[in-house]
Amino acid sequence: MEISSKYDPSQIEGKWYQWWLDNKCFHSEPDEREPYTIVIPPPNVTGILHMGHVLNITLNDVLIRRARMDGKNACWVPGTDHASIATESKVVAKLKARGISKEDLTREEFLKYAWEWKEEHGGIILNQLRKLGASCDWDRTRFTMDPDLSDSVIRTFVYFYKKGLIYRGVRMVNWDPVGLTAVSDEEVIHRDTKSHFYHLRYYISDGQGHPTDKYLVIATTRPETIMADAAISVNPADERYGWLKGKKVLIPLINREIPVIEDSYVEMDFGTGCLKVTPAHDVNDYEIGLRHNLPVIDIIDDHGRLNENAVILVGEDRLVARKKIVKMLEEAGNLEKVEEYTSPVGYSERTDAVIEPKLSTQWFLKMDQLAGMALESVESGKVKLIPDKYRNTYRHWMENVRDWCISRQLWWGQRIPAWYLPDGRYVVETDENKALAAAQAIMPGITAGDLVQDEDVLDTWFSSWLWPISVFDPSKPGDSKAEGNADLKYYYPTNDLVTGPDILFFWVARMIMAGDEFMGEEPFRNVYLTGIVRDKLGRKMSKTLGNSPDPIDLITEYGADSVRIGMLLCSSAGNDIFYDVSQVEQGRNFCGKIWNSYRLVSGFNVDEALPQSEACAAAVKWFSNKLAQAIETVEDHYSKFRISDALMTIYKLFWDDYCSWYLELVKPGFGQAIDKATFDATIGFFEDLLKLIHPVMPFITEELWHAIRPGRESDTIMYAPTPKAGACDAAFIDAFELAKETVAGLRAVRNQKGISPKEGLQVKVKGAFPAELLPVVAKLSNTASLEVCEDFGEASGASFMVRTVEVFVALNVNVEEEIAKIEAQIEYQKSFLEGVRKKLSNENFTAHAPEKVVAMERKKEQDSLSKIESLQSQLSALKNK
RNA sequence: GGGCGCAUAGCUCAGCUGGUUCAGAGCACCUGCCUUACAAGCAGGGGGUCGGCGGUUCGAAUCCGUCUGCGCCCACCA
Repeated sequence: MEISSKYDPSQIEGKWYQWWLDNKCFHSEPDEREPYTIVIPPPNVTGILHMGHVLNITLNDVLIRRARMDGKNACWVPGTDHASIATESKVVAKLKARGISKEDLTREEFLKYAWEWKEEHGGIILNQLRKLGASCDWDRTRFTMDPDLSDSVIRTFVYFYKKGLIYRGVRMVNWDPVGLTAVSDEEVIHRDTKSHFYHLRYYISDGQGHPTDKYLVIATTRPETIMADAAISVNPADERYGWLKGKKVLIPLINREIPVIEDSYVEMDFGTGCLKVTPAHDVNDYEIGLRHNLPVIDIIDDHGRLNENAVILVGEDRLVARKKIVKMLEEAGNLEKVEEYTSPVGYSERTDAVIEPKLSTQWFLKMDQLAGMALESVESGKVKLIPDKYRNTYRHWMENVRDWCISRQLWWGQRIPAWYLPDGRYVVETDENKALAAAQAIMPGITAGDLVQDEDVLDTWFSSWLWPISVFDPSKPGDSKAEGNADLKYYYPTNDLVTGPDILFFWVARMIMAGDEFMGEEPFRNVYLTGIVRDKLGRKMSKTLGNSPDPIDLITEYGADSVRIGMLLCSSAGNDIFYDVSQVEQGRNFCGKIWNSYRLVSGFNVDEALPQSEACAAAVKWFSNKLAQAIETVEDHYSKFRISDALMTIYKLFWDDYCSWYLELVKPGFGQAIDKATFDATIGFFEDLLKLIHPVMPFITEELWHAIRPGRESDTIMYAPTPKAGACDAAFIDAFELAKETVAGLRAVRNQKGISPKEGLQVKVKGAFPAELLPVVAKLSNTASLEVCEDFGEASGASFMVRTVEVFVALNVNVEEEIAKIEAQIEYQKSFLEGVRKKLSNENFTAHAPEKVVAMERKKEQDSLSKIESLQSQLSALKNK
């Protein structure tokens, strides 16, 4: 049957994925084998595949497939994350498009829509992972809001509450006035934003609430918050403002009297040295307010509009109010001047709204104790970060961690299990019945109807930090008495985690905390941190820029194998990946190369009676050594998570060594047959190569593994044992390099002298050339006669030097030309020798350099001397003619 | 502003404890080939004072200092 020279993945990839599914190839159950476990970094349930996933998932898949072929019980648990903010905002947007506002819905109605959306879109990304070839154990697919996983989250909350680590506190949070939720510091993006620096006059009060003619000037970027001012602060060391001590000033426009206080926080040389203190709307001001017992006047509502406390401009959006108040201040004569000013402003990562610092009551989890444990886990090396440059960053974060604000003003997520009594006290229990019982204990006679559950839900990470535990046994987290089921005991801790450095703290560190707390053991041994996928210009892939290709389109065009190896060949750990289509093209080319080498091998005619030629025997010997050597290198790279290096080693082994050298050597001439021994070896090598390639290119390798040897219908390369490195004869490999160089030299002679490749050469070799490899050189260079001799004799021809070997090609050559060439070579050798001798005559060198290095120099000297000698005798032979 | 890291070929990166695996790989580029597996290919080839400047050393891409440029994290001077 004719096999097309073009490889067509569309005929192959889907077929094999289905076959693997049908034959339960991905499924794992505890048994006596050693487990190798990975939990997927759960993608957002409503997300769609992007290039970052491709990188991450492929790396995960390479690791799990390798482990599986190594005979481990490999288990890769897939799943999705409910991603409270991201999903909720998508649902809100979708409802809005249908003319429905979230505010018009009850919590239950909204959640019904949200679940519908989840059911509709939740499977998309998982299906996309299958197209990529992800060998997840789909029977174990989990979702962070599965009922039992949600239970474990609630139980965990109660656990930490009862342990005294969860508390309710008033805190300045980052308020997203569009998303109507508090967002964590990490979800705020600071961008330099052009604004203005308004210099405002605050008149000194006469004590009766009337302005005097004296005033001070403050500089602010937020004039709309003056109505919330609680004081003016100056630095106590600032001599300019000594006279202000004990004075009161009047807030412009509303004439409210506020004190002048002194606080060293104020920088004397910034602005005017006077700071308006607005505790309700600025984090630092809040801290100052605490120190000086200042009132907190909150003038901005949840939507970012001024409220009644503002007295003026009530109901205006804060940004609109800013413009209006500037005009009012100007008219009132309080605006001294306006400067252009660029300052960092916080924006919501999710909604891009300007973040409003806002005081609110939130739930917090104390971090110091947990962070201490998690720091120790990494410092001690129990968890290894790859690359380990992230250890510094990790330490810095853990040592400066702040308490974790775990409440979110959303509906999509696990609702906080706190119930309020009518008097404001509250109880924290896992369910309403227990809450009622607890409430009755402190307020007898209370009924279920009197209790009101907290409206907020928990931060998404508060569920995903349990992931490596809860996917196996959701009953474990938060229950110190729970034994843990068989799965948990077998699979926990997992082995490796592959994820992006951007969630090192959000997720990785917190998983370590949860693991330490609930299991007494870290959830994984190695954390491989990938880079961020960027475009060719170094920009982050983003929807708005439109610079992110759809991975599914790429897979359709090039095939998953090409996309996988294309991404991985150039991705070293921790380095960002600059994605370009050419990488995937390289992957496609590699597929083509593999495919065509199969076409060649499958077309061999075997002649059982044919004896193995010397050249073939040498080729087989060489490649088996080369293979052993490469396998060892590959294992070393993998063990250090140098995935791209491992793949490049395999790539070159296949392309350069197997195809360009080995197959060229053993392939029979047109119409001729191959001997049995060489053929068997060739197929065997091919299989080993397929197995090495399989973890990164699962589809084409599965196809060819079946094609190359019939009778494997019920089997899969997925479980074929990884080839192990055998003994490797490095000296032979080195000798073969000599043969390669000789072949290259002979080709060069042909080019130079214009000799057709079909015309046989007469070649003599002088020096330590292994006789075993003469047939190799002869075959590859079409040499009619090749012998090792002591002396080149009288014949004229071209010669060249290959390391320790001199090669002489019998030709009719221009003697003059040849003489000139040899003389030039002698000149070069002489100057080289001079350099070496200069080095050797340096006593400092011979005294300080290691013996090995000195010996090397001496050898250079000797080699050079003998080369010169040989060249000179050649020269005189030529001259005698 | 504080901390961490990076700078090697046009691009992406290797280069471990200073010295023969030290100037490398892949891609891109140039030249010649539609040679019987493969033009998505084959055979050749060019290309880097290892960011600048100092220092240590017999010897520095490698160690130290410094400058310049870049990246990330933390904090956000109103």
